[in-house]
Amino acid sequence: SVLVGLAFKKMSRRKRRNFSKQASEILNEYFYSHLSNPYPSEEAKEDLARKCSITVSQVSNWFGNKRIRYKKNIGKAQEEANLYASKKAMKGNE
Amino acid sequence: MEGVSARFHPDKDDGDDNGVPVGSNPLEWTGNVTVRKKRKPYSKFQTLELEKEFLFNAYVSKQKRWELARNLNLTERQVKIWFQNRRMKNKKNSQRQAAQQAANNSGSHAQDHHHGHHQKH
DNA sequence: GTCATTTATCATGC
DNA sequence: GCATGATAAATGAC
Repeated sequence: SVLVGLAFKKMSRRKRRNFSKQASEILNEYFYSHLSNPYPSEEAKEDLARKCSITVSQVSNWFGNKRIRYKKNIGKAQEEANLYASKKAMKGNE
Repeated sequence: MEGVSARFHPDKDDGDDNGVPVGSNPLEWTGNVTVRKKRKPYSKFQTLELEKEFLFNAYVSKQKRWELARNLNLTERQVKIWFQNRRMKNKKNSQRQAAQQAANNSGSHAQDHHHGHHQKH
């Protein structure tokens, strides 16, 4: 019944700012600790977004880019990143 | 030829579980390449004509779809998908605006930003 | 139909 | 000069 988004269209300027260092850290930790299934649920996305101070869309973008770019590198420095986060991912064990 | 069948479901295993018990598959999600057409950006003309039609109505009829496809050298499938993606884009933009306005109202307010971006067609 | 996603391309940061 | 975030085509699930 009501329409709103239909009178503007001049916003397409694609500006981009890098995420904070710790935000990338949080995202990478989640990614590598869920390497077997790096598909966070909507709830998990909201949680990550909150912790990283970004939007859920940005979280989705990050995981989308991360997945495709990880695939293209299997067998590279990615293994090293794997080790790095695998340890940190270890929940309070031992 | 898009009849190539393939499927994948990222398994909605949410929460925080991930142990993936028993001899699970390491990187199962990496191996699932559906043969798809290479993404090809549309020309300025094609995009403009599509957007023009989108202003009239976000949903295009079969007839219109056929006409657009013919005039723009696109398949009906491409036209259909273009409108779908465009609706999603519109929705996303609407949500973004709402979110920003909400942030301005209940947020710490003050200061109005000037974008001052001039545009020339 | 919507909608998460894959993939390539784009625009920017540094 | 690539790394990185956002967007544009294209697919598939539902």
